[in-house]
Amino acid sequence: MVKNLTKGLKPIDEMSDIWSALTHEERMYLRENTKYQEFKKGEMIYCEGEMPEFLYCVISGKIKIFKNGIGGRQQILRFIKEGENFAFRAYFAGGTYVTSATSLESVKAYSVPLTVIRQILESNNKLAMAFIKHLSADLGDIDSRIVSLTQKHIRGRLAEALVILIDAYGVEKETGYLKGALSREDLAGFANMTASNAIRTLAAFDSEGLIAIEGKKIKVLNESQLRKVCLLG
Amino acid sequence: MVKNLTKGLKPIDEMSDIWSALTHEERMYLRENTKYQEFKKGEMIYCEGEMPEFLYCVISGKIKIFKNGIGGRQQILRFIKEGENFAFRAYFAGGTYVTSATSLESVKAYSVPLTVIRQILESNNKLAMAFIKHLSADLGDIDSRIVSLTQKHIRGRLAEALVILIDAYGVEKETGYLKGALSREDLAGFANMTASNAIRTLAAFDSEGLIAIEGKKIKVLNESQLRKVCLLG
DNA sequence: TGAAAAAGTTGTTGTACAACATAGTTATAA
DNA sequence: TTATAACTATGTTGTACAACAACTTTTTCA
Repeated sequence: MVKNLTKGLKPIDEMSDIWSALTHEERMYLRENTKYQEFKKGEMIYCEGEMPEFLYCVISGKIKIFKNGIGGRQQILRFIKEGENFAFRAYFAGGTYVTSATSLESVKAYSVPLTVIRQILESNNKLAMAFIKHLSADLGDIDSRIVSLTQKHIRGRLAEALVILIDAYGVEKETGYLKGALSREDLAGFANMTASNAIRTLAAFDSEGLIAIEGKKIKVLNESQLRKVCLLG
Repeated sequence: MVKNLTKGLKPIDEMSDIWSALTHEERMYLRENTKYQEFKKGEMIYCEGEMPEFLYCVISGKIKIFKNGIGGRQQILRFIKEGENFAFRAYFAGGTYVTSATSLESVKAYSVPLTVIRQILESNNKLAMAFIKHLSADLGDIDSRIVSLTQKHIRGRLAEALVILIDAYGVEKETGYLKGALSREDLAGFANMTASNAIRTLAAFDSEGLIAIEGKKIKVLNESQLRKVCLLG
């Protein structure tokens, strides 16, 4: 669904610090080429194997980046949240997408043709440096995650997943509820385990007083202990 | 060991296509700030937790980039070969190294202060675009590997490791020997398994006629079947 | 509002692989 | 040349986790 009614929304160049390097002309050029889009919950934004065409900037809502593995088992690689840009990596690598992206909830986003991004990037060195920084950070993150996903035991993996979600989305101040509420399936897909084991291990964390499970909502009770479990399993 | 005798060696800017974007002045500036270095087999080049200072360019020899995991188990993330640059990611991400690098054999390399690389990068947009491309490709590779390492069975993981080594280093034309000869330990560290299981599974591949084991050397007999095992396990 | 689908929960069973042990074999160096 | 260490090889045992099943609760939407 592509709309042009973007009244009341911040323009794309104010969504993220990464655009702060842009000149006035570049900002206008970026805005002119930006389209507003909405995605329903669970809608596919891009798909493994497709040619990349657009960079997306999330206005609201959460997105999962994942790969479909063996026997339909999904591995979630990272989450994208408000203000973040995504879907551009494959374009710069010169290939098709190796991952897919779907919305975890109703999403509002801007899309910009990657040819436009490339043009601006080629004329604005500071933006290029910012992209280098962003890609470098992502690469370091994923290098670290590989060891966790392959070597940590199930408790350590789930605790790490929860800690990452706490750091990324935070907890509601009053209630202590984790803001990024995922399905057990998605939590399992992120922590490399089956949904059954995610449920079982969450129940264990609950009985140990690390968290409190209230339906889909998770209340963080003992974050420091959770971080210990993350390290020690 | 830092030397200045670089006679008979290509200058750094001719080692890799990435520097083709450089002007004559930039090339000279790069060369002036480049030091020649040698590493013995098994020597540490950089270490997890250190502040990044230098970009390295490999003149000859192979290097492994790895993380020390649980119980001393190493996960090898990628290999660096002749002509490739490495050790710069952490600098651009603005943090310390999250990985370590050691030489797998005797290595000759150039080192350049990362401040110098940054200067050139900030003045040469084409180089910045080339770095973006390089980082984007690495990120795509590692995203794909995550699913293999977490979901494939042991045969599939080992076959994939061998296929990656074939693609990266090739096989000797005459003999069919795999050029990148790793220890069983390193092969296991790359394919996420114990050395015992790497040995066992190599022996199985041997008895199935996919490869021939001759001491440390591996002869590739049936590459297409090896690629099938890589997909199907 | 009520039926169907999706998500969550819990228990059981089977197996892939780590951990460990032991021994043979090949490099390294004194 | 021999001693010591590092690497390679193979068998045994234990266990962490996937796979599956059956059942309950919540959500969706007609």
